[in-house]
Amino acid sequence: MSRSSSSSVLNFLRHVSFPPDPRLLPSALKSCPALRLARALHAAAAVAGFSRDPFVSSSLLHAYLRFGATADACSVLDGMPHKTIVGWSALIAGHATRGDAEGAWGLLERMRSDGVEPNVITWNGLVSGLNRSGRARDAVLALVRMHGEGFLPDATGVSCALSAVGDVRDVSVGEQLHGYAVKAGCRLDACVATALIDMYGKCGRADDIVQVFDESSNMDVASCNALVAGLSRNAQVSEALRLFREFVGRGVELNVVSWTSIVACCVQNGRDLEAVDLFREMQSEGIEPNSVTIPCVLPAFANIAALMHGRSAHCFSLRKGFHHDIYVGSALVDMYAKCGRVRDARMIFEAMPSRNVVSWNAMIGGYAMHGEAENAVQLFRSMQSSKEKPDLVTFTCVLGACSQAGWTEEGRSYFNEMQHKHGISPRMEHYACIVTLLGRAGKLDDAYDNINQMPFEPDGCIWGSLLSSCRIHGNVVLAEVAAENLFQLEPENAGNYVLLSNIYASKKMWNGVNRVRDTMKNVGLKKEKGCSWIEIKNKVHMLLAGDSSHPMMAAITEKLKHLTMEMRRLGFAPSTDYVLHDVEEQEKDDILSVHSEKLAVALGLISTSHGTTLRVIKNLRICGDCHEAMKFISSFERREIYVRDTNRFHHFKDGKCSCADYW
DNA sequence: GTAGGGTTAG
Repeated sequence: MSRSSSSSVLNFLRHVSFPPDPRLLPSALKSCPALRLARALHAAAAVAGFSRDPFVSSSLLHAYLRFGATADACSVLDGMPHKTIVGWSALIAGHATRGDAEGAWGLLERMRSDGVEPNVITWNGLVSGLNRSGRARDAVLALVRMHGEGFLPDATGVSCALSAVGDVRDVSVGEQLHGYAVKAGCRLDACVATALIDMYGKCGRADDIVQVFDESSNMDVASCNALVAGLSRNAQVSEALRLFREFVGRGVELNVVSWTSIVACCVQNGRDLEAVDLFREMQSEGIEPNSVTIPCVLPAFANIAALMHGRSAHCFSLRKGFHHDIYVGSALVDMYAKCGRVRDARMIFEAMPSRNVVSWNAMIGGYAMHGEAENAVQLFRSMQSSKEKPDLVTFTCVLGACSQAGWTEEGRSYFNEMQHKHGISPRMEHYACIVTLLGRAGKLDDAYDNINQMPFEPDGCIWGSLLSSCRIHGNVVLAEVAAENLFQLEPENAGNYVLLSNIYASKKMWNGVNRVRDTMKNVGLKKEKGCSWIEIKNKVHMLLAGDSSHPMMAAITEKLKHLTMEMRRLGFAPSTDYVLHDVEEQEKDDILSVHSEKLAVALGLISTSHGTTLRVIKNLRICGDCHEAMKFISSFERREIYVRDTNRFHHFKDGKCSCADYW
C-alpha cells in the first residue's frame, strides 16, 4: 500500500468507533477511503437505529456519490423523511456525472412531484455532470431546457455548455451561447472567456479566439493556457508565442500548465528547436516540469535526436517518480527508439508498470524504424497475448516493418489479418504501406494495381510512394503516371519534381530533366534544402547542404577532402546519378560532397573522440551516394554511424548498413 | 449542491 493511501486509512480510523456514534459518523464517512467501508458503516448505523438521522444520511449520500454508487445514494435519499434541495441536487449531479442522463431527468421530475423546485445549482449540476460524462449533446439540451423553464443560466452553466459544444465541434450552437453570454451579462467572466476560447479552438476558428482575447479584460492564467492550446490546434504558432508573451506583460503569473502548453504548441507544429529553448526558459523562470511537461517535450528531443537532452529528461523523471506514468513511459520508448537506442527503448518498455496501445505501438514502430522486422513481428504477437487490442496504428507499424525488410508476402498477409481477424478497414496509410511494400520489392505493376483497386481516391503519399519506387527500379513509364497525379495533388511539393527529374537523369533523358526544371522554375519552386542535425556534447548542430556558415566549416571541408581522397584511393567511385543537375563529372562530385549528412558526419568525426558513435538525422531521404560514403567511412574511421532519414534508421558499421542496401 | 487550461504512438 502506498504511503498516501495508508495515511488516509489511518485518518479514517481516527473517526470510527464501536459501537457506532452518530456524532462521529459524518466525519468518518467524509474520510472513508473505500465503498465497502461506507456500506459497512451504513449497515452498522442501520443496526444501531440512526441511519435516518439527517446528518448521517446526508453524509452517507455524499459518500456514496463520491464512489459513483448512485443506486446506494438513491436508496439513502428515499429513506430520508425530509428530502432537502441539496440532497436532490447532489443525487441528480451524481447521475449526470455517471452518464445516466435519463436517471437524472427522472429524479428532476420526482423532485418536483415531491414538492421541491430545482434551483440554478440543481440545473448547473445537471449540465456539468452531463458534460463531464461525455454526454455533450445532453448537456447543451439541459441548458436550453433550463432556459425554457424560466431560469437564467449563469457563468457556471454557460461555461459547462460551451465546453460540451467544443467536444461536438458544433460552432453554430457555440455562437448562440456566445451571444447568450453577452445578453446574460456573464461574457466577461474569466471562466466564460476561457470556455469560449477553448470552444472556438476546437471548432477550428483561430480568428474568433483572438477576437475573444482582444475583447476580454479580466483573463487569468487558465485563459492564457486555453489560448495557447487553441492556437496550437490551429497551427498558429507565432500568434501563440506573441500572446503568451503578452500575458506576461499583462502581469498574469504563468504556471506549469502555461509553459507546458507553449512547449507542446511548438512540438505539435514542428518547431522542435524552439520547444527545447522554451523548456529551458521555463526552468530558468523557476517553473519545474511535471509529469505532463515531460511527455510534451520528449518528442522534440526525439525529432532532433537529442539523446543527451532526452536522457536528462529520463533521469529527471526517475528522480521525481514520473517514470511510472504511462504517458512518460511511452514517450521515453519513442524517444530512445528515435535517437537510435532501440535496446534502451525496449528496457523502458519492459519496465513499464502498465502499457496501453500507444506504448505497444511506440515500441513496434521503433523496431520498424530500425528495420528490425523480426522483433517488430514478435512483439506484435506478444501484444496479442496481452489484453491490448491492436489498432490501425499498430498495423501501420507492422506493415512498415515488413516493407523495410522486403517481406512482401508477410505484409500482404498482415494486411488481410487486419481486416478479417481484427475488423479494421484499411485506411490511406495502410494502402500507402502496401504500395511501398510492393514497389520497393520491384513489384511495380502489383503496386499500381493496388492503387487502382483502392476504394477511395489515392492521396499524395500513395503516388509519392510509387514514384520513389520507380526511382529505385528505374521505371520511367509508371513514374510519369505517378508524377502526373502528384503535380495535380500537391503542385507546391518540390520533392516530386526532383524525384522525376532524377529518374530522367539516371536514364540520361536530358530533355525530360530540362522540362521538369523549367516547370519548377515557372512555378517558382526551389529544391528543398537538405538539412541534418547532430548532437555533440549536449549541443545540437544544424547543417544545411551547401551552407558554409558553421563556425567549424574550414575544418569540416578539410576532413571531407581527406575522406574523399581516401575513398578514391581505395577504389570508391562516387555515384553521380543522384543529383538533379546535368553537369560535368567533376562538378557533380563537388555537389555531392556537400550533402548535409556528410557535413554532419565530418563535424562529428573531428569533434568527438575516436570510437564515439555518431547519430545524424536528416530532413530528406539519404541519397545513394551518401549511403555508400557512410559505409566507407564507418569502416575506414572505425566508427558506428546512425543516420535517421525521413524513412528509417541506417546503422553503418564495418562498411555495412543495417538496411542491407534495401531502402 | 455547480464552472474554464497542458500529455504519449503513425
